[in-house]
Amino acid sequence: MRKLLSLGQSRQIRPLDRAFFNRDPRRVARELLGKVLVRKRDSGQMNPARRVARIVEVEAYMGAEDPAAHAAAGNTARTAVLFGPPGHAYVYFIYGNHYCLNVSCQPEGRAGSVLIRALEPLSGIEAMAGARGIEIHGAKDLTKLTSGPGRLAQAFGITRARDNGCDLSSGAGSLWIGEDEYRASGIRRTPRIGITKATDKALRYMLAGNAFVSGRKMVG
DNA sequence: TTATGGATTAGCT
DNA sequence: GCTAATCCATAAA
Repeated sequence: MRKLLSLGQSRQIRPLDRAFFNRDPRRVARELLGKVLVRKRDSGQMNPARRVARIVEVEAYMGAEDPAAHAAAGNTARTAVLFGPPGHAYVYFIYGNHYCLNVSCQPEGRAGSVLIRALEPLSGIEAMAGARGIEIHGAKDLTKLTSGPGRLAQAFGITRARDNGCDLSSGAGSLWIGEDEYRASGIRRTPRIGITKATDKALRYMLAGNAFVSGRKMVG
């Protein structure tokens, strides 16, 4: 049986600064692989432990020139965060059931974002399972926690009401993105998943061979 | 005011 | 592999 926690434990985590996100979404997407998403200890939860998981799959979405991007509809109440300052959470509700998490990129006034599609849990696994409403009976069940954009949002308690528009840089908020000693390798690109427009563009980025990548994986 | 469709998931065949 | 579930934001009227 292959080891699932291939990306190791996370030690000290330092927040990414706003400048990290103030770039082309394709660059931000690639560099987000291997970084970690952190949900601070939440005393309101049944299991309040801090949740940490490594980013293993993302997709880049551009501005008006990308017909698959929500930003292509223009700056509306829904998409305002995409046009705001970089490093902020764009959370949307989809298919009547699921929330998805993006990070805004580019300077204020220019749209662009990165969709977080899959994570590898590092700590707070019981809290994630509790938020998902499932039980973990073995290593094989771990992928049910954070493999897929809707699943990871639920595992981290991410909702539009709670997190849309919040700052993910600086580490000041409840939800933030940071880095530790890990350095990503084996990055692959494929077309994006689940969209009907601009399906030819290879804007999905993943860590090759990682068991937590959603949908079709790529072998290392 | 109403109609439409979607950056998904779980469960079943 | 196939499909129902489910509801918000948008656009049309």
